[in-house]
Amino acid sequence: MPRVGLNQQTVVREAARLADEVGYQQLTLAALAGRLGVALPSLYKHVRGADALARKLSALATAELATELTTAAAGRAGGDALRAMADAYRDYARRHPGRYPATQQVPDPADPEHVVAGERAVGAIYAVLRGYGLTGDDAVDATRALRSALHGFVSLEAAGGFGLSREVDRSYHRLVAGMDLAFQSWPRARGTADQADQP
Amino acid sequence: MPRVGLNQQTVVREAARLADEVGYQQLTLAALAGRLGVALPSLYKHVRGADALARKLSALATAELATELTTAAAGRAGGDALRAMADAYRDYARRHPGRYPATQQVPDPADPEHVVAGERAVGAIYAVLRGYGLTGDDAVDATRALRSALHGFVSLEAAGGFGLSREVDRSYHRLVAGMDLAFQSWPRARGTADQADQP
DNA sequence: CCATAAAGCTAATCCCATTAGCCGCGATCG
DNA sequence: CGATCGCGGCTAATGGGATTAGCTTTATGG
Repeated sequence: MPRVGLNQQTVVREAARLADEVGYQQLTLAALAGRLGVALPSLYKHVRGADALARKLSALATAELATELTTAAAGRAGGDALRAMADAYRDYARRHPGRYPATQQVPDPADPEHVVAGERAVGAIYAVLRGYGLTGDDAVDATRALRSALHGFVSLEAAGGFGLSREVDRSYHRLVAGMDLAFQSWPRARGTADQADQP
Repeated sequence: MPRVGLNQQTVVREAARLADEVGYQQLTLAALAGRLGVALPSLYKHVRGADALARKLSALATAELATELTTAAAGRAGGDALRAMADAYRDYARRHPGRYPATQQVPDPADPEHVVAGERAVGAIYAVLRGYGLTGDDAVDATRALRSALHGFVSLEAAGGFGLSREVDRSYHRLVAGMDLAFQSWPRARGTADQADQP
């Protein structure tokens, strides 16, 4: 039969597009194969299975998100950087409702690209917080706090947890303003975070 | 054959126990039926299907969480109430790793108990924030912010997103302290939230 | 004691994931 | 130019879960 000419790249990229259209939970090898004009088992020539595809998708989405966060923060500092990054974060989640959930999967240690993408994403947040004078354990805690706030808001919003109100933008900006304030007065406690600690 | 004597209550309760043991994603009608000593299709006499079971489980878990939040906040105010409630929230999520994800499903409008449970949970948070002098739109925004922070942290923790570090407690307490500070200085902006607005 | 509703069952169907094994296209090498 | 061989596609088969249909049996209440 005519060769379609797939490779892992094209398969994973199409998976990302499909996930954004039908939702992360509805991303299925069967649907993906149909989309690519190929029989389901043919996908196994490019990905090891559904789990592996999910991990590859996670690596892709995490890399994209990391890039957007880094770009948003570039050339800014303090509250400016925080707001720009927060907007970029929510923006990505809304533009890519299927990819975003994939970014929450913990990076696969066996996939260097995945690991690097995760480090870049966390690193982007970490860098912004250095702008508040936070380092070491303080920065680790602050990074976790910021990730929590942004991820929590964005995932509640995606789940429809905020009802139909149109005032969600305002709520988000106030949350970010609250985090900004918190980071300004973040308790300066201890010195060095263990290098092994994942923020 | 000997009747087992199931009803919707027992089925949903066993589903909750099973979810906590094997994880929300691994909760399956097949596994549940096995656990109850019954053939899979027999479950359809008590629940309409997998989706309906998930909604009933959500109602159960949301009600439990609402009760624990309310209890934690009882007799406290301001930062005390906030810290107690935050601890109760995380505690619930850690004691019930399978039920907790169910609480994030938006309440089924057709199930009054589910709706009430959701209102109680949000109401508990809302009440604590009134202790900061927040009302109307301000309280709506603050409620969304607090839910985001708590849910975000707890779900990242459950996903293993914080690595293996043992210092997660400290990070959580600092996040809560940051929210406390933010609520103390929360911008007092507008008056009344639309009654229809879901925080 | 019987009628009936409810609670179980088996069987059948459908969808998805996975594995095994076949086949032809096409790039490469002699 | 033609033979080869690896790779990318295929079909078929298996197994697990959800759902529906329809049968049987148990309790229970009149």
